[in-house]
This record gives sequence, structure tokens and C-alpha cells, in this order.
Amino acid sequence: MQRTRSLILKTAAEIFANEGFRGTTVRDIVDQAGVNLAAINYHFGSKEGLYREVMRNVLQDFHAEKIPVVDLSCAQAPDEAVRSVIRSLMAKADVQVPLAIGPPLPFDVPRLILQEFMSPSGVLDDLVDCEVKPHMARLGDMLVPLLGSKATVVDKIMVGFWLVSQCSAPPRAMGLLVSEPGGALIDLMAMTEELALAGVKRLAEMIAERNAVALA
Amino acid sequence: MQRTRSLILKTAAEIFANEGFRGTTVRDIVDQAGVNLAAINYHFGSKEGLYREVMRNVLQDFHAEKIPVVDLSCAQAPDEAVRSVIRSLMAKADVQVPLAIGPPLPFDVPRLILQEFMSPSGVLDDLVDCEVKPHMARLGDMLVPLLGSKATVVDKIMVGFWLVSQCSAPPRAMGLLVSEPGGALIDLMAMTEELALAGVKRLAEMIAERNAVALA
DNA sequence: ACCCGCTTCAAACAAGCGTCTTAAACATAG
DNA sequence: CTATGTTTAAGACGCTTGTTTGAAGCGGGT
Repeated sequence: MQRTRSLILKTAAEIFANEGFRGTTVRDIVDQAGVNLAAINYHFGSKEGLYREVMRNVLQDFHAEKIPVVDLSCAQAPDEAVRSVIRSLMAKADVQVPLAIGPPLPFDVPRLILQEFMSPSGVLDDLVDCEVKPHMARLGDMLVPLLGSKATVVDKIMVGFWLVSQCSAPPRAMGLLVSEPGGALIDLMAMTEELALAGVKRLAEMIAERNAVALA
Repeated sequence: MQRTRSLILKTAAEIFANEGFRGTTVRDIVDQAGVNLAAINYHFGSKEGLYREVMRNVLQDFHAEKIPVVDLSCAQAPDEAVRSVIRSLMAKADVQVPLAIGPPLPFDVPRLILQEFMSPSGVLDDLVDCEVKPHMARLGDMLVPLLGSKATVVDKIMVGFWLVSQCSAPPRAMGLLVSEPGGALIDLMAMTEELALAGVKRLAEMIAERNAVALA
């Protein structure tokens, strides 16, 4: 049976996203999951092994299912398509976002990613090239019509990550500071969406410009 | 003499900014500072006490000296004034930013703040209202000409924090991902500056609009 | 029934953590 | 000088951390 294994993965992802790698204890995870302490080392070898597996799983079905794949080049309303991606990144199981597309993410995926980059654990150092970057680039791929056909992989990674960071840090921190539950939260989401959309368009513009100059 | 005390404060601020509160050990601090282990508890009572003091000090001279106080209402070039604030937030002792005003921050202050808000330690819970918010609001104060005279304190806090998060997360994470030392970094700073400026103007616009509607 | 590999369990492990203690050296002001 | 406040030194204190152990439980095949 691997019921325990998947239970650990699900619980760990949530706690890792909230507390970061170092801020999470294996006992936190097993207690909340209701499994035995030794189960983590049995199934994943170590806390680090669990963290890697969480990251791999998250990045994977993060794109496969949860983020709507939109083709901007043939979309009638490109702006609206980008908005749907932004909304999907912000939507969580416990935070409903109006007009979000697809099933909400089970937890705050952008936060998990951003935490890792704000204080790297070092655990993913050998995974960043073969796992993290490709997934970020795939997020940037959707915006190629904005970036221009000359966009490099690095360009796409930049755009992808920029979007993720935009959808996580600002709404979260601002939400903590203004601390008006309910109504104001939706307002925050709407403003974040607006800013992220405007920003990503401007960013794409700048990259396209730079690439054009580089060719001349 | 309290040379040890200030040495600890300086060293701790740097490590806290890099590793976060939980990721930092008191032994890390005293080793790097070259002082005795007991010194922290002697001067600050506890690790938490040190963290609070670091935060208070940082937020204080963060505004007092390091961030240029510009009066947008009488500035000839408001955009350029906002840019100088953005550049000051990104400039660190080890990362020179062209055209930054004033002495560079001794370490990554925005990162320290953002880390705390990405995974709160709980240590600052009673400090956030009387210390953190006012300083964020003061940052927003500079932008009142953009926000409109009806801007509330919460509006200013939002803008202030948004600026801080913009100057920290994107350039840092993108820098780690593209990993082209030297030339590309300055490019990143310039792009971040551009995006932050455009974003903060748009954010101010939205807030001003909302306030105008609320009155009607 | 039996044995087998896989899984779960309570208990213990060593290492690291923040903190505290006692002692002695040092500085500075009265 | 004395007195007071800093700083260093070395060690130990409980507690939490990630990990390991060895035994018990489980299910399916022969």
C-alpha cells in the first residue's frame, strides 16, 4: 500500500509551502498526516528526499493539469487569457478567486517556490536545471506571442518566474498588513491581477526590444 | 564599551536576511562576529530579543539615512525621484547599482523583510503595528502625489510594501535562475527598476480611482 | 498452515539547538 | 584604589532535531 506515501506527500507539500524547508520538522508532517514517524525515512530516505519528491510532483502537475494551457497566438482575447493564468496561480483550495479557470491548486504553490528562492535550502541545487527551469520556461512559453519569436530560453524562464513571484509575495504580504478579512481580499486579488498583467506585458516588451537591438 | 553589542547587531542582520529567523543559529552569528556565545543572551536576553532589535534598528535607519527622502510634489521629474528610491532599495554593499543615491544599504534589507512575511516567525507580532506598518506607510507617503490626497494609511502601507517586495524577490530569484554573472545583472536591475516604476504608478492609479468611486 | 516481502510501529539514538552557569579577565568612571 | 559594567572562557543543561533500530503486523502465494 502506498496510501501512507501519498498522504505524506500531500501533507508535506502544504507545510513546506507555509514554513519553508528549514522551518518544517518531520514530526510536524507525520503528526498532521497521522502516520508514523519512521514512514518518511522509509518511503523517501530522508527529509531532503521528501522535499525533492514534493518539488518534482508539484512542478509536474502544476503544469499538467492545474494551470490552463492557453495558446495566446490564436486566442481572441490575449489579455483575458493571461489573466486566467494569473488567477490560476493565485487560486488555492481555501481561497476562492472569481473567474479562476480549472480546479484550484491544493495549496500555495507559488509560495513554495518563492520560499525556496528567498532562502535556498541547497537541496534542489541539482534539480534546478533539469526540473525548475524547464517548468518556468514552459510558463513563459505561453507568452511567446508577447515576447517575440527571438525569445531565448532564459527570457522565458525570467518571465515565468516573474509571474510566479508576482502572484505570491504581494497579495500575501499585503493581506497580512491590511488585515481586513473578507471583502478587501478580493480587492487585493483584483489589483494583483491587474498589476501582474500590466507588468508581464511591459516585461515582454522590454525583452523583445532588447532582442531586436542585439540583432542589429 | 558596547562594541560587542553593535558587532552582533550588524552580523545578525546580515545572516537573518540571508537565512531567515529559523534558518539562523546563534552559533552562526557569534562565530562570524567573533564574539562569545553568551554575549547574545547577555545583551539581548534571547535570540528572539536580538531579532526584534535587528528589525527595529533596520527599519529605523532604513528610512532615516539610507533611503533618500524625496518630495514628489515639488520634484521637477517625479519619475526620476521614484526611480532613485527603487535603486536605493536594490543597492547593497556588495552589489553596486548605477545611479543609486546615498550610501548603499549594508545588506539586503528588503530580503529580510520579505523573508519575515513569507514565513512569519511570530516574533514580531506585537511589533508589526507600531513599527513595521508605520515605516511602510512612510515609504508610501512619498508617493502621495500619485495616490491622491484621499489616500488612507492602509493605502500607503500597501504601496510601500509592494515596492519593497518588487525590489527583492524578482531580481534575486531571476538572478539565481539566469546565473550569468556580471553584465546580465545590471540588465536585471534596470528591468526591475522599470517594472517597479511602472507598477507603482499603476497601483497608485488604481487606488486613487477606487477612492474616488468610494466617495461618490 | 506456512513463509515471504512489504509496511507500520514504539522506542531509542546521536547531534544540534537555545539557554544558563560559574569563573576569571578587562575596561572605565568615581 | 574601588566599584560597576562588559567581555571571554568552558562547560553543561534540557529540549528538539533527523535518523535508526528491531520487533510486530499485514497480505498473498504455495
